[in-house]
Amino acid sequence: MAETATVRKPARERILDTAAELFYREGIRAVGIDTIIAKSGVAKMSLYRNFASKDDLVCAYLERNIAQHAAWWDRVTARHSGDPRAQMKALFVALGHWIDHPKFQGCPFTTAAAELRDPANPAHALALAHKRMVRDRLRALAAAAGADDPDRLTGQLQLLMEGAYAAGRALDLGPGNGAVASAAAALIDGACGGEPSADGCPHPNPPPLGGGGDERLCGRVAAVPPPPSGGG
Amino acid sequence: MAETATVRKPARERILDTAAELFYREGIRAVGIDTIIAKSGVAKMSLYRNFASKDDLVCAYLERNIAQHAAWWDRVTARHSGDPRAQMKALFVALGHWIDHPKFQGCPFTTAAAELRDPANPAHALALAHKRMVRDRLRALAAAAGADDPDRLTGQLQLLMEGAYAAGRALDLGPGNGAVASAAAALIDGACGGEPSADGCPHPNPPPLGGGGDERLCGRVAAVPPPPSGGG
DNA sequence: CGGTTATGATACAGACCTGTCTCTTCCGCC
DNA sequence: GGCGGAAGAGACAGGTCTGTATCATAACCG
Repeated sequence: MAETATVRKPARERILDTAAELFYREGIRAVGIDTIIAKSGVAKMSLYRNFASKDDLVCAYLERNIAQHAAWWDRVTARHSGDPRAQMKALFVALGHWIDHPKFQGCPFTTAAAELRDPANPAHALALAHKRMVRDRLRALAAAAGADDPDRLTGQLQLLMEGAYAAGRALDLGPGNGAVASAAAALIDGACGGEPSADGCPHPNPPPLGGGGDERLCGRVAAVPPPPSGGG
Repeated sequence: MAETATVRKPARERILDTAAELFYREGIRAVGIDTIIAKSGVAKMSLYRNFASKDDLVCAYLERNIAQHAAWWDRVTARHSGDPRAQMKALFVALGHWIDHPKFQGCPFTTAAAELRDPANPAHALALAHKRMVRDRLRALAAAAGADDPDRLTGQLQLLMEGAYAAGRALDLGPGNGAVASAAAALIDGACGGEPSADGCPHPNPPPLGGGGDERLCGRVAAVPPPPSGGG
């Protein structure tokens, strides 16, 4: 009755795919184990044989998203290597596109930390660690771009980034992406002095994306940063 | 056996005070009815005689916060009446102070919308309506300040505002408030042209604040925007 | 073909949470 | 002093959730 058309993925992968999509779309606390096993067509014991607990599954979900986010970051910055200022701008242009994506539901890490509020929760710790990593990478770019006060620019940009995540989900700021990219550009150019550099969206050769996502955006790369649903 | 020292507040108030503090500090879904009645020293039936359901209590909590937020906004802008540019800046200076407050736990509305994700939930609708109201008030200021593109500045500033809420809780951006106020000032001055106006923290006469909060900040007003815990 | 391993199906225990019911107690007020 | 309404205390029902146990079944491999 199921779809065993091609090759059936191992249970662990199916579980993680389903959990990722549901956790992201509907929230971690709102999605129960029973829903995950029903949607992934897996027995409950298969889940508990692969993951020690729901917390463990949540951590696996976040860890996979961390890897995907890092890959996205590298992909976006790779096309401006040697130009940290353009790299920063490109990140925010891509971020602006991502928050306009119909499936966008906020930052999975921010959401996870908000839902699993206990600081002792390993998922909470994971989310915070990821935010710190992003911050460090941003600061490295800010310093390399010659900002007057790299720490301040870093703080401002991360504020903007978190705001984009939060606002993109809850609010409906009309020209959303415009606001993100333009605000970032203004702050970056203001802090780095000199005339504005490239705007970060110069449409170079479009690298292909693994899974099948709707690729609109700049026409180049699927700007889905940490594609939090299993899709791809 | 309890503390009937002065005058015992009516049950409804005690419930709402306790619920507000717990909901804000620990999260709405994480705090059960039993915890609220235990901490407020109230019988369960007293709660359900005053509030139809937990959802109803959550709505009351949010509605009270909306009123407190509006009062805070008026208080901050009142001291720069006639100067919308300074009013905007003052709001972000105060916001920067608020997110540095030790009890700060993020925006109660953003948190509520994230925890109660069902769009049909009345609390979710309340939170979104509040965000729209804030946006309208911001846009009015942006237009009055003569911004090139008021809509764009509004979007940028609300992004920054949401970012401050999100980042202030999850991240620990070192000079947090500095980042908020300085980013806002940069965007506002950039959009409104001309030389920067007052920086929004000119220490006029400090209006008294109702409840007893720790008043540090600029030395003037308790910048606690929507004091979400019952305290204020 | 036989056996090992991974997986499916399902029932169940224990915890927690919301909301209701009943009974008692206390306080104000006439 | 007595009465009535509001509030405290606690049991209880019904639901949901996580995690465990049991048994049947399908794939895989020598």
